[in-house]
Amino acid sequence: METSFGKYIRKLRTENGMTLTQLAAQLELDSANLSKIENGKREFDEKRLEKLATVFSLKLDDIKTEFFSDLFAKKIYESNCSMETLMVAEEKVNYLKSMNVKQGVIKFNTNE
Amino acid sequence: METSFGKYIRKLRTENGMTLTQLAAQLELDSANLSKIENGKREFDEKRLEKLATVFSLKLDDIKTEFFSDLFAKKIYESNCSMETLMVAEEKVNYLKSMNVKQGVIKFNTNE
DNA sequence: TTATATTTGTCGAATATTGACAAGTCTAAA
DNA sequence: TTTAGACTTGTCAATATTCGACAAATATAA
Repeated sequence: METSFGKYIRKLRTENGMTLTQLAAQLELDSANLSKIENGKREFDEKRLEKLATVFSLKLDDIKTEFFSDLFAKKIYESNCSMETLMVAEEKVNYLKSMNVKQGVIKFNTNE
Repeated sequence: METSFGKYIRKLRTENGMTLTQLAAQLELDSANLSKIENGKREFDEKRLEKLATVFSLKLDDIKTEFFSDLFAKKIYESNCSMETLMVAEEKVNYLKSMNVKQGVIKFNTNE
């Protein structure tokens, strides 16, 4: 586990012997900004997750896990949330998923 | 568990026999916007969590749990994240907390 | 030194969020 | 059915935030 998404990218980049400029080009961003991202001074843009996966031949799901877990962890840490928050979030996701299924059925049975 | 933060607020409000206008005034926002919040068409602003806790005499921690779990659940659901994300987030929070302790000790031992 | 890599600061443009207001619907009491 | 109050919806400008870009500085290694 990497301690931040920036460090995760940096690790990937250096392990593959790439410079900031090289990776930045593939991700279509400025090397100066990529530097900031790696050093935690900017956020990595969610819309580039796919490109990142492609460049390093990784599963998009794994990258997303890394990305969003980082996001959540920082939020919880900054705002001093209780750890219970994560448990409740899990319940809510399950609820949302079950709702979607139900809605899907309803939609299927109605003509809209 | 409420299914969304908007519904959570609406429940609190109606259980306490308040109108949108009354609650909106206490939260210092427009009743039209509070309506949108309750109906999931706008986000509740994090900076009003304290006011919300005060109005309904609730523990800020509980409100935060409700608020952030909702945020996370929606993100996970929308972006089709794996549930593992929450587990990893938990690890990362623990890591961040342990880092803070270590840094605190270092700071204490140096004179800065 | 010189070239390359990285970092940092700053800017305006693009985007997103928010507050505010107007106008609409809905419901219940008169 | 009219009226009043509660709620909803649409819109817009102000504000805040994010992002891309560039310049300049520092760091590193040949």
